[in-house]
Amino acid sequence: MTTVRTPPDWPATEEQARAVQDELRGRVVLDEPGPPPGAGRVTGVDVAYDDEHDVVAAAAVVLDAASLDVVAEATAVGRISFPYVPGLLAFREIPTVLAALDALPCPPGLVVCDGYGLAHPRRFGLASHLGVLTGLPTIGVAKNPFTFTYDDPGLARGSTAPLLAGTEEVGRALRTRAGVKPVFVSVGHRVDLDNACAHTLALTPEYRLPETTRRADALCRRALREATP
DNA sequence: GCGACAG
DNA sequence: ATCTTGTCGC
Repeated sequence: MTTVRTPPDWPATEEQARAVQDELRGRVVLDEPGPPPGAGRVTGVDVAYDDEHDVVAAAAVVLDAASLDVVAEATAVGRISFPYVPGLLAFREIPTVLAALDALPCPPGLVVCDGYGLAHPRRFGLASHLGVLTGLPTIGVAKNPFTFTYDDPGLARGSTAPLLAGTEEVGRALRTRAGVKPVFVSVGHRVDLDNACAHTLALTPEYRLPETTRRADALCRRALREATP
């Protein structure tokens, strides 16, 4: 486990944070298909908080994309670097997530984030931000539709419906388990939407949420427990 | 102006 | 995100 400090140039206000998003947004790559599902490695990242002690813990868990076996994992702990503000989640999570990714003993391959990428008020959510900062292919898989709208997809696993910001498709509601609430998939960096959905399906053989985020969620909670007095 | 709002 | 017991089901 590694410890992190908030970077000295980290935005201190919401206005500064939005300006950073507006500047970095132009560096997102949307015209690559991304790695094929079921091959290579897939990494889940997630974060847990203890606002009481101002502590944040992040985890990165690398899975073999074919077997979904854990290949490597790393954690990082730090101070909370930004309050939770809808639309600015990345500034709360990224420093610690970057530290966890850096601590991995192997390349992460595709990174699956717990939240959104393109589906964001300024089209630059957590997954997009992490992708631009690392250069890695990233996608976002969220549990809630945020401010977006969608029609319920068919009940069968694999059914999808557009996730809409007005008439613009910013992601997809994807049914990963028959009859269970869908997850909300959006593109981060260097992956297209069809492929992002295909990866999400490959990562959900049994549960609604991807194995990557399930593993990372369990690990960051454990890291937080062990780091908190 | 008011409410809603990824995690 | 987090606060939180038991409970129903495989």
